[in-house]
Amino acid sequence: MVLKVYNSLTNKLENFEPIQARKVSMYVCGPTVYNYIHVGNARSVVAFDTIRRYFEYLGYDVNYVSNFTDVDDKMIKAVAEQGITVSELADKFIKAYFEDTKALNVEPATKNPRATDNIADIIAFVSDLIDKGYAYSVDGNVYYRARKFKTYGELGHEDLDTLESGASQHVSKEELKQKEDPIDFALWKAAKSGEISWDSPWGKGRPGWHIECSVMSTKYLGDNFDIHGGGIDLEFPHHENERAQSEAKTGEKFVNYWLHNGFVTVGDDDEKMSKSLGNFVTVHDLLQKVDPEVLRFMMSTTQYRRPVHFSQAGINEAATNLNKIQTAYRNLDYRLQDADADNDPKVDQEVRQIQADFQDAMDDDFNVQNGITEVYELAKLGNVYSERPVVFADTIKLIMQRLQQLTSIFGVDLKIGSFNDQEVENLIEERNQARADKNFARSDEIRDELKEQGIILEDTPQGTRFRRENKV
RNA sequence: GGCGGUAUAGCCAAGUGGUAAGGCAGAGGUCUGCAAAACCUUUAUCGUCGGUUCAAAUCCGACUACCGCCUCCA
Repeated sequence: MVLKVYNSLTNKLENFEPIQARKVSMYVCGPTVYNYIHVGNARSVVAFDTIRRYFEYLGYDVNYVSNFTDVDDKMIKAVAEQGITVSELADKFIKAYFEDTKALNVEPATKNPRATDNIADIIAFVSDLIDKGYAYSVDGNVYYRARKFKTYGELGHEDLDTLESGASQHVSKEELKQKEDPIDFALWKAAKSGEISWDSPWGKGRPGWHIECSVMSTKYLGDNFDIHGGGIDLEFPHHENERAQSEAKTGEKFVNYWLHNGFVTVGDDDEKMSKSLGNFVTVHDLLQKVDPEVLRFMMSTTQYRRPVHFSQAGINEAATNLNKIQTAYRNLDYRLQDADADNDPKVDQEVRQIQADFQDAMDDDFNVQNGITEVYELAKLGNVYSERPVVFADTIKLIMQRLQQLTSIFGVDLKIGSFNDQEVENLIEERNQARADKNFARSDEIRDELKEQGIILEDTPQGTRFRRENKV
């Protein structure tokens, strides 16, 4: 089966055809770094990391670029309140971003460019748009002539005339006076006194929001690249504007496939989690309590276009399901000690079939829900196999290897012996002696004590083993 | 107002024409000293109304509810 992706530009499922064979270039809009990322931000990061990992699973070499918006109105406001510089604020939260996303097992991007490191390129880009007649400067501001870009509105599926009336309610009077047309948007903003600024042909100022992504994506990925991703809220106007800017400048098609992830929602009526609504939970805070693996699993096992409802029940369910897979993996590993050195061709064939089904599911616009179902199938196959009286090592290893391979796409690293604890080992030994002596009061006491610490004991025909419970 | 999305069992959720995948929770069972884990069995007619069809959750029409974008937002 061919990989199909849903292109937001056409609102259709399309066969994925890379610009260069075996290579994927993708740009994903990153956060504005004035706070810790919240669960909604993380969802986007995780969604595209999962997509990237699937491309890599398929054998693609992925060039993955994701930016940091490190100067804008909110940054400036926060800086004024906190009495620090814009770059200090940015540095702090970029560092936090890397900590949080690393915990969520997000692969590092090939490149994480910052807007403020690309000011010269941004100025050159804006100048070029002015030269081409797509932009004009007014009192130190530069605006893009949206209507001049013939397909403006196509990505957001918006009609320009209805847009105009909608937009006019929200644009400040001052800005409206300067603009030739209310739908025009800022490429460069003149600095107010005391604000961070850079010199430009139009006076001191700073880049508008949309321009940085046009500049950095084409700079690092070329004028035309495969995939551009981000939250669905960015489709219009942010991505619309990026597209207008980039195609006006280069005269080439900017992006081949636009992918947009759905929101994280909260509450009974599924409200969007967002900073402006104030209903957000930062990853930084959440990870004090919940295992990062659980959070990662919860987010990456929902298809990227679907909303993720954020709730304790959802976290619990993710923990249970993750545990199911982890347990199957451990069950298999446990039987390796008494396995015969051989394989079972019939089971091996079943494993391959599950993997093929998995791939079919994922090829359908990264349908992770059907994909994870196949992983559960594989886990069950493993569990059933583990209970056979006679097992073969090569088959066990095959199942384990495939479990690991498939779950890694979701950002889960299956491993054995995640921790060593002599004290626990000693208690297990004591408990086994108590059990042998039929002193079940003592043996149960030990088991309860360990459970208090989040350590679960399991007695199996091959002996007693222990695991740590996932925190939720 | 314009545009877009969603609506399937207690919960999460697959499924785009042939009589509803999977997971969680629940019930029963096997295993266990008891557990845990695992395995087996078991639980829906698909928001409402109408239409097309031999046949619809799946196509068409109307409606309802919720969410989102049009302003900063992943």
